[in-house]
Amino acid sequence: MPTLWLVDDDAALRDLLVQYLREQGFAVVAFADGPALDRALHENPPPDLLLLDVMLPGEDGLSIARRLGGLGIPIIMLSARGEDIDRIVGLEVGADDYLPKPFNPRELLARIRAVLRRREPNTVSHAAPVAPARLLEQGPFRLDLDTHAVSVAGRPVELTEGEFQLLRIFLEQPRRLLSRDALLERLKGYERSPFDRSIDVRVARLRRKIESDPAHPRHLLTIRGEGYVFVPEGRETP
Amino acid sequence: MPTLWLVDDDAALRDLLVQYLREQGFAVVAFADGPALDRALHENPPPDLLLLDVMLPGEDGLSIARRLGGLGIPIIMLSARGEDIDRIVGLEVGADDYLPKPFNPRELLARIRAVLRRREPNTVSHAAPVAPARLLEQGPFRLDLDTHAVSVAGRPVELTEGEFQLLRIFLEQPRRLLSRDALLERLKGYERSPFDRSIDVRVARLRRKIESDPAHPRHLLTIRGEGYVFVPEGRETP
DNA sequence: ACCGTGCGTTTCAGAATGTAACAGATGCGG
DNA sequence: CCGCATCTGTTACATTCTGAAACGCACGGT
Repeated sequence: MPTLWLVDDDAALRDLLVQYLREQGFAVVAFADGPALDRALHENPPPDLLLLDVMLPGEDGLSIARRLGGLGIPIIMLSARGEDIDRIVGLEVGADDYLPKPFNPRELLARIRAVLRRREPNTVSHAAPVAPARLLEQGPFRLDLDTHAVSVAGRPVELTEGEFQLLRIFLEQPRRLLSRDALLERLKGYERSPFDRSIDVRVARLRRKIESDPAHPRHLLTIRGEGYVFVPEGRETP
Repeated sequence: MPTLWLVDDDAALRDLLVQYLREQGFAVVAFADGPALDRALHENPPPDLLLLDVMLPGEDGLSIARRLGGLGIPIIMLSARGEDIDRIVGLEVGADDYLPKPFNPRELLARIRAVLRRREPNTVSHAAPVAPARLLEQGPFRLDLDTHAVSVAGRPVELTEGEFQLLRIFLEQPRRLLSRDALLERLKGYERSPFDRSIDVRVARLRRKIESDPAHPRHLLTIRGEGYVFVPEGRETP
């Protein structure tokens, strides 16, 4: 049963929504303003979804949404002002959806379900008590995506965070040529400057830890003028 | 049998109400002023509901209500001044209802029952929100959310309140990467300043108590540049 | 064989993190 | 009301990680 929290200063609407959403099978808790929400957040696990009114006494909903961005809680903004400008600001702030008042409770319900469904795959929440470790395996390489622990052919290998990220990218796309630009794009999310050699250094450092003979790599290969390829099985020794 | 406490300096009204409410099946205790109430609170479990006169000698009822806000006691304010302004102030102060004097005892009774009913099952106001689980367990970690007692693998561990809060957040979202901002948001409810290291220090202190080898944590892991992850099962070679 | 470019490697400084020391805040007992 | 102990955030310093720069080898083309 997903948990929803509702923040709205209109007591009548609050009661109405709480009742309706409970009938629809959600665990609903309502708050009148930001401070009440903060207290709840301080003492409880975060909800699966937050319904947040824009117009609130004191701190407004947009500010709250911005503040809560890092928590990874899906947010649906509610607002009496249905103008597009609000729409945009609301979504920029990290909200997952936006619903102008007045709205039909059914539409709200539909959007709630949509957002929850969209978030489902990643959400760990307080759902599965025995969540299986997320593992990434290729050949003798095994990465635990939760703990960032790594082993090669059963032997544990100590990688730094940067090396782990790089190896992860290679394991996700084995046998695929990856240009330096592509790698940097995935690592940093922006384009590299012309003389950026940081990838080369990272590759070298990674090789030192996962290749038995770093001078003659069998898995993490250089393609001159192109980039790097990762071969899980290792290149056959001629 | 719900317990009601009444604070009013008018002895005649006090006796009248006490008698009437006892006949209606409540356990009623009356006090003349704030200090008397404080003494009682100091030595007894809080009542199920507090009836609080606004006009009191010494500290007035609004101030008391504000002071008691954190205790989560439902409050009904009583006042001789029936103006709206009082109404609002009274409710902002955290009171659940308001009754202008003079009032019919039956109306008071009705409001008492309404407040108790509203508070009972699933609170919709700004008080204690989610019905909390008594025990939070993940792997070998056990937190008693009532007593704040902690044990790891059956062994009791002494944690300070701050350490407990931090561990609780991690247990609520195991295997989830939590940024420093997210942690601070949950802990303090506001955004952190750029050079705030308090989270790091807390983590270090917590590690010292729950990790067998704090220098090489197996459960509370650092993800450089990202934040921290808690892994109940411990870090193993994948 | 010569030369320019690409790449591996080392070095070094800045950033991120762990941790100890310190100090203000708080609560308690006397 | 006054010490005393505890807790908690701040600060400073040590350690580790990371990218920039420098250097030199290797490759490929002439």
